[in-house]
Amino acid sequence: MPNFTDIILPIPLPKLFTYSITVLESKFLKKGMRVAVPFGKSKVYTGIVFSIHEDAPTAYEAKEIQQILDEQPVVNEKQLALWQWVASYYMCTLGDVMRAALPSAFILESETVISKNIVKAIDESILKDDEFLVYEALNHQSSLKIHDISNILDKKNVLPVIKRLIEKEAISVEEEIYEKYKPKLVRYVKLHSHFSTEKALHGLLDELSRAPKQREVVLTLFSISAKTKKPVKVSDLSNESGASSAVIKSLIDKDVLEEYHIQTDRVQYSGEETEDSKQLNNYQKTALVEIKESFKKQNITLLHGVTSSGKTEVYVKLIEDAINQGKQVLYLLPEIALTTQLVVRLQNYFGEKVAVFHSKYSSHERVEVWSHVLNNSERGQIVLGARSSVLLPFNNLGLVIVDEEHEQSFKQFDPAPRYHARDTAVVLANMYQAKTLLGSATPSLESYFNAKQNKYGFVEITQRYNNVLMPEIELVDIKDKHKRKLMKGHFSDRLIEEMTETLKLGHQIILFQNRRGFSPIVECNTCGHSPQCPNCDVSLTYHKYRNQLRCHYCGYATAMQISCLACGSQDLDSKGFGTEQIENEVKSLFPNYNVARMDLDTTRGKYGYEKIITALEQQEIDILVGTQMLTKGLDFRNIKLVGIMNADNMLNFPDFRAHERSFQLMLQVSGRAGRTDERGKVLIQTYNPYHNILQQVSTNNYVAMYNEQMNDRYNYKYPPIYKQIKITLKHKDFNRVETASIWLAKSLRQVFGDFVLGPESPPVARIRNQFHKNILIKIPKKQSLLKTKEAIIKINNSFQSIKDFRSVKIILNVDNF
DNA sequence: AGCACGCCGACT
DNA sequence: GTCGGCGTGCTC
Repeated sequence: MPNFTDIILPIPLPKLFTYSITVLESKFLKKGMRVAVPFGKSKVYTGIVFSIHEDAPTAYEAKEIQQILDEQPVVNEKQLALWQWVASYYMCTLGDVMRAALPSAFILESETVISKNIVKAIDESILKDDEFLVYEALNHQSSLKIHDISNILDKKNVLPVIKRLIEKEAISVEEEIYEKYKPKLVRYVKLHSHFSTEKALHGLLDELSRAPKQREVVLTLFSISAKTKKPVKVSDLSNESGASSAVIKSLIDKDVLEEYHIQTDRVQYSGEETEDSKQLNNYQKTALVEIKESFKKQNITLLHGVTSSGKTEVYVKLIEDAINQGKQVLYLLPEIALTTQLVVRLQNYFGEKVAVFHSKYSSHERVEVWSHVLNNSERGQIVLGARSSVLLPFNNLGLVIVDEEHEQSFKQFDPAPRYHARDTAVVLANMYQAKTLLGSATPSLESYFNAKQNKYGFVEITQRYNNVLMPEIELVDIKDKHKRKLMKGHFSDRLIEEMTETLKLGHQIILFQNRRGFSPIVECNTCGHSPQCPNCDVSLTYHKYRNQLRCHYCGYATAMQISCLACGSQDLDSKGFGTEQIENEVKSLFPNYNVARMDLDTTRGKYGYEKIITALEQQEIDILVGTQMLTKGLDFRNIKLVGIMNADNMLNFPDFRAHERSFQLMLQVSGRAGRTDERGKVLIQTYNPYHNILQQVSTNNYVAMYNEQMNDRYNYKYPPIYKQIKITLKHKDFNRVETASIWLAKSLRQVFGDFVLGPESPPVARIRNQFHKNILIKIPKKQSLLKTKEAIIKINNSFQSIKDFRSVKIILNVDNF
């Protein structure tokens, strides 16, 4: 009986591929192992075994697999089930999920390697110029990659040249796969075994008396190994003895020393478990008891705890419990908060058991965390990670904590799978019968809604830690201040007063402006022209520190114009303001204080963020200006004043969640003020102080906000009352997206009627030279989500069968918020 | 997504 | 006349 295996390949095709395997292979192969398979004419891909069976495909002849890459599965069955859920719920392919889940070092791809044909010498005169260049290069290098050849010839498309060379039998090509993950090896040395007897040793030392350096090294080796009783690293030996690596090498060459390698982890935690977890205060204790009680009845519980109520301490207790039961814990938190103090804090409690996982990690570091989790090893007990850590191969999960549950960075937007980590985590936890705790000071409406519907348990902490008072929030009417000429730049007299006072007392200040750059728009005062991005339909933002105009959508940058491109006038003006401009104004208003800025531009690089945080902690910064990055994880004693420069631009954002998000954002920034005994102060500058959201922020009234917003959601058929799926169409030709989107919307309307909105052009209609159109489908609670998706897929299939539309990219985004 | 095949414009 | 552009179709 012939054997076959269905393979998941990391490509966006909605099907599995069937390969044939030998009987022997079928005995060895297990679901979740990686195999290398030939694909298409010449490619070799890494795939994951999805199933093993004996049903021969009828329509084609299955190819044979090339190689089995693992001895044990790298993905377990539950993981595969989760992949299937993600693919079906978020309407993407298993390949997309595989790409997102596996560390890239696990996904090997073949590369074409070109080498000279040694069998046959060829007449160089039959070669053309470019062919000769390649042939000549192979005289110096034994093999070349496609990439090398395009460098040599200085052009992109080199395949025809290679093809001709193959025809002339000058070269041969091979597909080479290589393992991307190389364990990190550390060099160790020990004394060669034939000096193990005392006599031989004396002989050696005598012999080395004429080589004092080498003798010194050997003696140092003795002293280190006597001291530490551990294997001796080459680097340690060289440091201690002061000998160069050449000296050590000559000893190795002489067979006096023996060198060997041990595989180590790149991700090392050097500290120790130094602290016991903290004693909880009464509020925390009550919350903990309530959470445990709620877990008896429900698998998911929402914890609503005001800012700095000490939610983390409660989490720590729950983690302790889970660990003591020998279970794994997943602690999810938003991307930006990861680098801060939390990691250190957890490591102080749990030491090596904490593994950290996020996007700034290299692929190799990810492999290490992956295998710790897969093998349920000591170091994979607690995973502290961002979005993608829900896709790690847990095998004994007992508890999931989603901190800052309302954060939108849990939802992946750009490449598929467009999954929400919070919701995926709930599904994951369910598979393991594990408990999930969602925590936030400002829960998302959908989670609060679920709690109200008794779908989730609900626990509250209403007091801040140490009974610190919630900050006092004052609204400043800048329309009025402008009228009365009390504004200095973007600063009201009130804000300046409070800042002066705060600085005088030696406290720190945070200023929040949710827009980076200097000013969003540069405008000519003569003709009204403002520079646009050549690839997108947006005005360029002026970034002063580099004197550049930049596009925040595609990254395009150009030097700042001195004169208007349209009319040549030198009278240019800037409209609107960003973090950079605020920073500048602060510097001139308070020249004797240190001002820093925290936004995407200043936190680039692996440690950019940490640098600013540390400086703030060390109180080297008096005033920190920043975007919404400021809202997360900063926990500093000495910040007494928070200024929100302009509340209106977030409130007026064209999105149904703008109000909810503004509320969350403002309360989160406010929470940074006054975290010790003294009460903090928050000033919110706005043109419209009577806006309901601002009133709700200033009274810290979540419930009022919830009730009012839910009312709107109900009336306008928005989540969480209705589900929604957004369809985006993209194409470089405007007319084509236009007709395609109209066709698609019409077909959808035939099934879903008025629940289809659009097609509409988004506020930025063109990004990277692609025109966008959006169609929104609203799905009532009672309508089957599965059937809805099936209908969408069917319509999409007929759409794809229209030749003119096939080049239009379609993006399906489920729960696009 | 790649990659090959095939059909048209702009160069030696 | 060829080179190289990209639209079209297929991948077990």
